Amino acid sequence: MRSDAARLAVLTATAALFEERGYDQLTIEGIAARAQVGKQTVYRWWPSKGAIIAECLLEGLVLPETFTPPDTGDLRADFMTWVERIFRVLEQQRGQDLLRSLIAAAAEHPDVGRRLRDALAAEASFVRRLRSAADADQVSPDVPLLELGEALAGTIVLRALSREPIEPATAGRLFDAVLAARHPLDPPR
Amino acid sequence: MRSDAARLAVLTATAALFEERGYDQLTIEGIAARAQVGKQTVYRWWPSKGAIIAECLLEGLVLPETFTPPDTGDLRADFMTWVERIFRVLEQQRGQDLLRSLIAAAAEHPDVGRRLRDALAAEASFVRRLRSAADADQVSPDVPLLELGEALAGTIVLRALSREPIEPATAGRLFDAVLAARHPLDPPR
Amino acid sequence: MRSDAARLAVLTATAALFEERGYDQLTIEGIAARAQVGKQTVYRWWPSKGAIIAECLLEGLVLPETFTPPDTGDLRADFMTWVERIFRVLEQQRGQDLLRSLIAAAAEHPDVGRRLRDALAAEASFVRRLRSAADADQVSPDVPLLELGEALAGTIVLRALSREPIEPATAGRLFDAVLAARHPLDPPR
Amino acid sequence: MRSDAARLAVLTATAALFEERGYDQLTIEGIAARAQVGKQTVYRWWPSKGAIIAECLLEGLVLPETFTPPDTGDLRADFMTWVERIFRVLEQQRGQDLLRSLIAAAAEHPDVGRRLRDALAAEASFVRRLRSAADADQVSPDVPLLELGEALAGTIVLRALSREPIEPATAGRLFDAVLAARHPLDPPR
DNA sequence: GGCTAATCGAGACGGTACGTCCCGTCTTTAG
DNA sequence: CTAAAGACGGGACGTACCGTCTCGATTAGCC
Repeated sequence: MRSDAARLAVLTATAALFEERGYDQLTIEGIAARAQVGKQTVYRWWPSKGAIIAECLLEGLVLPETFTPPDTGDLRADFMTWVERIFRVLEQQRGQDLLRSLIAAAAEHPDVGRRLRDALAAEASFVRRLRSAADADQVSPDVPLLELGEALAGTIVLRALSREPIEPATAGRLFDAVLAARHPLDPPR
Repeated sequence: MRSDAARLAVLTATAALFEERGYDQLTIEGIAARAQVGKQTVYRWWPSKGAIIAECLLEGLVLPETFTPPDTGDLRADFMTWVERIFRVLEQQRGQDLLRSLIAAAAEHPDVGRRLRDALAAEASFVRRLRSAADADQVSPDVPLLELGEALAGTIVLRALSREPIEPATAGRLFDAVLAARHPLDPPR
Repeated sequence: MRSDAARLAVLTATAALFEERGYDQLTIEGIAARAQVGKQTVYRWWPSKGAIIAECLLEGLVLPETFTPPDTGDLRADFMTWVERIFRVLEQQRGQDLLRSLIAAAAEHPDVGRRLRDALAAEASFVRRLRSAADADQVSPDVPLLELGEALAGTIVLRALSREPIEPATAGRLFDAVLAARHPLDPPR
Repeated sequence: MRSDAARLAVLTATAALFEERGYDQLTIEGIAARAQVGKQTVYRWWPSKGAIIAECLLEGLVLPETFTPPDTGDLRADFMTWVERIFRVLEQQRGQDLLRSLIAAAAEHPDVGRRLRDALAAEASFVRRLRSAADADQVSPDVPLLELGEALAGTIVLRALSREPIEPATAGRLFDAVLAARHPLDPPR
């Protein structure tokens, strides 16, 4: 029977080391040492360090909660706020490194990839906000919400990979290009 | 064997191994052995395996040329052709692995990241086609071409990371959402 | 499964594994698995694998009975027969390995050492034959039987350790050197 | 090209650890650490810890030199001196442990076995003394010197394994049984 | 055209981490 | 309520590469 103490120790140790040193400095040996756990205990339950990170993501031990957008009723403003929040994280070296580390983990571990997409481009993210806008008839119903969300998240990922900073203006331009025509900008009335 | 021969041997060996085994199975020791080159010779010229891959990308030894879109005059058709070509590569395990390997390389090596963005989302890609469309007044001039290109490329990257296949319909929906309103749909005839 | 059954299961499993793989491939984990017994059950009754082997020896589960010499009345012939029997075992890889395994076990476990000496150089072995010869006045009474037995057994052990085969001629020479002068049996002349 | 510094560091570290902790506490990892050498360097040149010990023996880094007997002309006295010297070593726990460690090493590594036999029962030992006696016609020429040497050494080995102390009297009795009749020198009558 | 310095291949070096096997102890569960 | 099953923290195994460091053996280009 599995020991919950060991499981938690491994996950928190992993989250800590991941934040401190990044994905490719992460070491199963290091995790076991930090968690005061035998290496075999790690290998018994996880096939790879990617799998551990995936579980950390699932438990919310890695990604900050800031990534969920507000909902003030003004879709564009909410979008800008959301983008700005993300930027505030990505402006710091630490934030970029964390995202890139996640991307690296995702590249070699399917589960991490799925969770990353969930976190950035699915229900947990701006897509939810978009959907609520659609429900409130602020956005034309034929807008492919999920695809748009992915496009926005994809932009962020690509920028993180190329180390190209995104300016707020860029974000605004993108939003307008993508949505301006599709939602009655200033609520009609 | 003189320097330039060695350089080429290293690059082709790297490209071959990269395609065969992927980025994280790539080792400098393996590259040197395959290239029949001393390890020191590799270290003399490249600081890391990421740098070698970046140079391979630059020399076109890694990414297929298929990624450049056609230009038939019909923007939407060209887009669909481009997407379809990319999909045909990504449908195969090998293609997905290659892209993910590139992403992993990009995550830990800035140069690779830049080149990847160049290849997918800049002049070498659909963005060029978009620009030519803009030049021909097929697209309204205030459309932020680069951002759109990144959004499209970002979608592809995110899908590769999450192992979520993209269906052509998805691509069409996205294109329409992003551009339909912005270019006089089917050219006025 | 109740205690005595477990005890026997452990001992027979140990003897089998010992014969199959030798002393240093022997593991408590392997014994427990083979015996279908919990590891704890093994540790409850024996402090080490050496102790288990010692008990196997005691139960006669390990050493073949061939090691007891015949008694035909002709001391030298009996000796040669005994030596030859031992050789026939030691000629095979398996036999040498078994003896060396026993020696290894003896080196790290006193009990095994004692039993090994008992089996090779004490009452259970040629010493008994020597003693019967002494009783029958075939050997001068001041011959130190035990010491001679040890010398003979020691030779065998040393040969097993050095992987130097013993030829029958060698054995005969040794016997003559050690005993010829001391027992009148050999036709006087 | 092999580094002699590394080789020596490994051998002296091994000899030290062997003497301190015995054969089965000896660890390749420990040797490498003590020698300040990479583990791979050890594995590159030696297949097992037994092989390292064998080489230590060859270099005289392990066995004390005391094991060579004197040559005063009096064979029996020299023998007793030799035996006594060995006993003085074997009386101490350390000495017995060392011998048993050597035996354990010999049991699993042929080279060690050969060297052990060389050291105890061949030219390096009392056999040489015996041979010089034979050369000086102090011992009848048909005495099988090597076999006798092995018998004596074998006794010592067996006693070490069984933890049975050897008293000097035992040694004398053995010597007399084996050689008294065969060398005319002493008993001039 | 001969000398010398740089560069080459080869690969050993001190290390770090890998993933596996057992150790001896501790905990759970099924009979 | 006992014993099998097996998870636990730990230590060592033997392997793969890391990045640095000699090695001789070619060159190459400057005298």
